[in-house]
Amino acid sequence: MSLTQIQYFVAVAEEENVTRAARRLHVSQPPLSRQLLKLEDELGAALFDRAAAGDKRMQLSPEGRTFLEHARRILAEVEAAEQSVKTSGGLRGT
Amino acid sequence: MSLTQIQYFVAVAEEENVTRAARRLHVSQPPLSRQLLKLEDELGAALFDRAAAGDKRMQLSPEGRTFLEHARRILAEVEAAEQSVKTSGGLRGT
DNA sequence: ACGACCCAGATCCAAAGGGTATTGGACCGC
DNA sequence: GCGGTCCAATACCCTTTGGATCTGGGTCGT
Repeated sequence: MSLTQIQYFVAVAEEENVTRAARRLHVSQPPLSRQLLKLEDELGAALFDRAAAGDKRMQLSPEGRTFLEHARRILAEVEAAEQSVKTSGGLRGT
Repeated sequence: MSLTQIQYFVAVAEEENVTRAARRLHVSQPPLSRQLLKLEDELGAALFDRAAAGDKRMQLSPEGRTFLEHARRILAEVEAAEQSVKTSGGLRGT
C-alpha cells in the first residue's frame, strides 16, 4: 500500500468515476485503474462495486466505505506532518 | 513522501543508527541513507543532527522529533486501515 | 598507525509506475 | 439489430524509482 494508491482511491471514491478522477489527479485512466485493482488485491477485498450492472458508477462497497474514512485520516495526517516540519524548520534558513 | 520513507525514518530515529535500522528493516544501509536524505530534502528540513561531530549517533533534530510523532500516527493509521478492511472483508472468501 | 565502525556517494540492475493504444461490455438513438 | 458513445480493464513500452554492492572520508579505541 502506498500513499499514492490512497490518494487515487479517495479521488475515485469521490468522483465515482475512474476517468474523471484521473483527470482530477492529472494521470491517465489506465494507471489509475491498475492501482485500484492492486490496492484491492493487497487488501484482499473489493473496495468498489463494479458488478452493479446497468449502473456505470464506481460505487463503494461496504469495505470501501470503511476504508475511505481511514484513507482520509491518513492523508490528513500526512499533510499535518509536512506542515509541522515546514513550519518549525522553515523559519530559520535564508 | 512515501510510507516506506516514513517507516525508514522511524526505524532510524529509534535506533539512532542507520546501519542497525537497515538490518532491522532488511534493507542495506545505502538505500536507507538515501531515502532519509531524500525525505529531509522534500521536507526542507534536517530531521537528524549529523553535524554532532564526535558523536556517531543519528540524533533527531527538533524538527525530527516533531515529525516522529506524526510519522508514528500515520503508520498506526495505515495499519488500522488495513485491519479494518481485512476484518470486514475477510470473512467471506474461502 | 591500524582496525573497527559509521554515514554518504557512485554505479549497476531489477521493479514499479505512468503513458498510448486497444479491447470488451453496457447503454442509447436510430 | 447496428453504429455511436461511455467506461473500465488489458497489453505493451518506456522512464523513473529503489535496492544491492563497492568505495571513500571521517572518528574513535588500541
